Amino acid sequence: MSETTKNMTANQPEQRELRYEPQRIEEKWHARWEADSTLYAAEPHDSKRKKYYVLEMLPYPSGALHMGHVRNYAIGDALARFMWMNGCNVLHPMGWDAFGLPAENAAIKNNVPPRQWTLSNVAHMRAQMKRLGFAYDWSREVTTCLPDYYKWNQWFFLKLYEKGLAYRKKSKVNWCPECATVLANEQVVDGCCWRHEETQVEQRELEQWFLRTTNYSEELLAGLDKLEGWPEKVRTMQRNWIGRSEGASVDFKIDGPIGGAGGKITVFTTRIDTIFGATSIQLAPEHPVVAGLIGNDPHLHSKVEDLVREQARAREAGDVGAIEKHGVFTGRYAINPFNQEKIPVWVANYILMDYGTGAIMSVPAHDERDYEFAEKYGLEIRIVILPRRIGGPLAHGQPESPVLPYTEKESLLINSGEFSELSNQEAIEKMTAFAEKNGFGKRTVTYRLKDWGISRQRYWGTPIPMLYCEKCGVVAVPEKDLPVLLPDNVDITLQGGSPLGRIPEFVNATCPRCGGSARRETDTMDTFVDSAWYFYRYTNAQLADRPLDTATVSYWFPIDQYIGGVEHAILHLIYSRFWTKFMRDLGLVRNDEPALRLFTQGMVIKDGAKMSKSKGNVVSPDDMVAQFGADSTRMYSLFATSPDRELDWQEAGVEGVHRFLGRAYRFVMRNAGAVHGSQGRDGARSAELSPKCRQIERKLHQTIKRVTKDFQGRWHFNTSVAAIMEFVNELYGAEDEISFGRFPQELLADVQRRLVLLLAPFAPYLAAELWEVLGATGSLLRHPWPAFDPALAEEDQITYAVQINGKLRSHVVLPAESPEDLVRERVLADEKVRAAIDGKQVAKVIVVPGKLVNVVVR
RNA sequence: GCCGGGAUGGCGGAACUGGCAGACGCAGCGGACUUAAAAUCCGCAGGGCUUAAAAGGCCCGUGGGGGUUCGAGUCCCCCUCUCGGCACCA
Repeated sequence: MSETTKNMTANQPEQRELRYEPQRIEEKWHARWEADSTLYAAEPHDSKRKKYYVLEMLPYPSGALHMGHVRNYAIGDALARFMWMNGCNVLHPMGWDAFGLPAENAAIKNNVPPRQWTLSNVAHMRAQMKRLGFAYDWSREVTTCLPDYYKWNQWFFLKLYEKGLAYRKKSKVNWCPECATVLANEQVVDGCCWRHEETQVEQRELEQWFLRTTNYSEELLAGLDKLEGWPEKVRTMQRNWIGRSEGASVDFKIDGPIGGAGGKITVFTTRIDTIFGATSIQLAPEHPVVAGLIGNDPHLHSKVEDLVREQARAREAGDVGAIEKHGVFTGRYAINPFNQEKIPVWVANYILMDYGTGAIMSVPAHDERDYEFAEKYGLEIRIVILPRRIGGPLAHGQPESPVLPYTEKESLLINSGEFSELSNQEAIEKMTAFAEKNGFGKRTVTYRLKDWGISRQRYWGTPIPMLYCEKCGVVAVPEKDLPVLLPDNVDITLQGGSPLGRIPEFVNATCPRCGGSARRETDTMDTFVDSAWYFYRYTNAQLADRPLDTATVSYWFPIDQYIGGVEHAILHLIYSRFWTKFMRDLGLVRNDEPALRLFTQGMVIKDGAKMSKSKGNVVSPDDMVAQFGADSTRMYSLFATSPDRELDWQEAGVEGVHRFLGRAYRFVMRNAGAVHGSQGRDGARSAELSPKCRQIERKLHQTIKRVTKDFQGRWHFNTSVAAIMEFVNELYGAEDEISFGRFPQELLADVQRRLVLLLAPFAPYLAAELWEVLGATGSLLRHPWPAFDPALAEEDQITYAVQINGKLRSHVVLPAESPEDLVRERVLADEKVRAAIDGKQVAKVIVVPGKLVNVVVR
């Protein structure tokens, strides 16, 4: 037992002093930071510091923070603090995604106005964040439900409208009965609402406002290749969502007259090389040409209607792929322009109106779906493609048939007129050119991405700034009349369409063009509009006459590091990329992409399941802070696993981190005196140190090296924290050395200062407290990150692991600089090694410098 | 069906370009301190066999099976389970 321990336990008051009490420390600093407005402020144009913009996705103010938030912000805050300490001018803001349906639900349930409910949640959650000690620049706070923010949503909408990028159309839309509103395609998950996972989405026909995201399809796709700092997973998800498909559209003339216009059916195909194998045309049930084709036949009419209904039902069930394929023959024929062949025209339930042209050429031999359909109805299956290995030159008579359907592209054409014997690639080229030259087809690129429907039949959102005048039609609200204020005192129910429509003072307006009476648009915008550009507003949150200042934005953008959940991979992260491109085209910003690097942290789970109220496994951050303190709560969320992985919350683990912080605290409290006696000289001369002290010094430099590398590279903060723990353990091992005065004061002072600096990004409260204990002044955020000396981090002795035939048999300790020959000699001289190779022949000795020796014997 | 993660002690997880598997933490066990407890401090600890016991020694061990290599948790091939995402996209 050490002297210090003896003294400590004998002396009661001192013991109390050495107790780590996070509540006392954290409340003290919490109060100081609240008053210290300069502490976190980022100066916009500090030429001496390099800018760094670190951003966490802004939360919805649902009422209280959950552990997922804490984890997300703990990662961002550690990085922000690290970047400050590395000399950067850091922008680290926070805000509130404050519009949305839960506020309306709360209004109905508790009879509280949405504004009040939302703003009180904001106040509570802001207080929680401050208590957790996140270093946000609160002077830039953005709350999207306030007019000084949503005014600019309306302003952007007018710009989009001006440029033809916002338009109104009647269309089939996804309707969530629970939300009583329309949802965008991105917000439908497995046929259900993204908010109500149990509620099936219905299809309704409504007049809606759309934004032309598809104008940027190609750029949104191409840009992904350059986003190397984004997770491959997210890039893949976006690529699939955009769904670019290269092919050709080909016109098939309809044989004989049809009712109305047309006379042809245009199909889209990616496999024009198989067109000689087309044995029917398949139309989507809602294809406009169908009505003309089937004429007045009541039987066919009802059949087609059945197909329409079936598709709608399947879409609502979210299981479009699972329904059994079937269809109906229209009795009509179309002509294949390549061989003038007459083929039957069918209507089928597996053809979607909203993809491609809503019509396909059916090639049963070379498409799985067409094959299934043709088998069922006995349609002709004609092979026009052979695998290359079977194919070859066709000189040796008829080759064997491939297994059908044969869909591979490594192939060769047969039975295709002048195109026979071409490779699949050549055929696609030549046949497309042939179609273009003869005017019945062209190269076509199709995307799965649709325009973004933003109308919502809800109250708590940004009013769409449009008017409907009896004389002038659709009229935009003039810019000078913005914002169109969202009225208070609205009776909210989930029935009867937009709540705003029931407020005459809101609805009735004057047409700005003719002065006559007009009706206001009563739908509000999708809340994803709010989050599509909020991070630009942070750069100048109070700007009154413009949404943003281009010069300021150009300084800060693109965001250096964006951090959030992967669940936004295709919603928010596509919308905000679209918005950035639109803003760039307006000349407002100069960057093409909002964020250079994206990090998606893993979920927080407990007992193997996602934390949720229904499962009763929710852990409240407030409880954790009350029990163990903010530092322990935050640090545990970084220590439990690496940030990209799922985190299994274990309360005992938080306690463990709390114990560790207590150890660090007590060490500094006991030894801070050394700092005051050392005259502030950093470091001691290594050569004069005792082995134990040299070991501490070495460990110090190794620890700084490891933590620094983790920040710069993989972000495995769990190993950073483990390294700091190891270091503190090492310090405890030297307590006798210290208490007997064998530990140089300079080194002891240096060790403590650097330990506190290492803790600063992870446990900011404790770091601030100990920094003060050590007699230092000024914010840790402005203090340089500790450097390490690679030479001092080097080991001077190395324990070589010795293997015989790959099995560990011994250890040999040698000086670090030992040449290979010496290592070999000493290893072979080792007693255990000699015993193990006794009587056998040494075939080979492999020396891995600094690590291991493997002796191969026979 | 397609794409992408993951599987390591009782638990969370380490092991960076192939080189001592299990760092660090939790739970556990033992000890010190205490009238006692808490707190704290120190130590032990993958499984098995050998041994009176300990030291020591040996064998097995990173989801399963094969392979490459002096050497594989790590690389290659096949398979199982699991978690995400997409899915009649022509």
